[in-house]
Amino acid sequence: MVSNQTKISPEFIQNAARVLKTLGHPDRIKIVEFLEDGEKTVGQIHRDLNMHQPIVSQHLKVMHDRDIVTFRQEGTRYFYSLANNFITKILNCMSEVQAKLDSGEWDFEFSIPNN
Amino acid sequence: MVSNQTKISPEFIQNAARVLKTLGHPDRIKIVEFLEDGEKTVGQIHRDLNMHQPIVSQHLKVMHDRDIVTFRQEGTRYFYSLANNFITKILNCMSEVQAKLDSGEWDFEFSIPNN
DNA sequence: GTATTATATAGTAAAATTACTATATTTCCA
DNA sequence: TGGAAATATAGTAATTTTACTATATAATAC
Repeated sequence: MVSNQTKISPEFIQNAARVLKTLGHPDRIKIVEFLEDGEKTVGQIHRDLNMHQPIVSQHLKVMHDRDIVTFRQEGTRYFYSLANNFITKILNCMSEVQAKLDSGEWDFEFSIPNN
Repeated sequence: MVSNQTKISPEFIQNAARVLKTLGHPDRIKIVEFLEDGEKTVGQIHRDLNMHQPIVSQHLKVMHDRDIVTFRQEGTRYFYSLANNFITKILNCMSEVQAKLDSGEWDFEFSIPNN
């Protein structure tokens, strides 16, 4: 499946690493998942996901730097949304994996490391 | 596409975050990509990818802790391989994204942040 | 047995991330 | 005009990650 595909370029590896690392935080995954539903204000994220407001702003800033989210400003409110298909693609992967785990099609089990 | 799928569980978010964060390092992406070709010894990785041997061992240890790779020992050599379908799935996503970027189907461009 | 090969592990300094508190800025409304 | 609401930003201590050097361990070859 994978072996006969295009060689991944060094630039892509760098960018992919940045995006994957950025996505590698529970809060940010939650935020991104929430944004799949459509654009949201900082306050909506802050209240609905029960996170401190500065934390939300901080995460959004990081994700904006990495081109994961964009925003439009309207008065005092900032409406954030997902920036590109890459992110949706990754999330689709995650959802598919989740579905297969749920259905028992895969018996793979993450372990909690003890160190 | 995504909106009507199963809600991602909190446990999955935690695990996904761990795996994504671990994969979010250029060297580890290279190693994982190399392992797609089949099991490899530490020395092969170290020489073929031109990384310091302790660095390779360190990355492999981290990825083993996260169930991204497994290994079998034969004499003094350790043969590492990818541990599960989750990783291949993520890599497939990355490859697909790469292909679409290469073909121009997507005009998305990562930016290099200046901070 | 001794050197060599292959790999893991220990130790560590520098850098990055995280979570948090406090505060500044902007806009809106009474 | 003055205050409240929404959000960004600054500052910071604790933790984690990273990259590196040195060394330990175990198997093998001579």
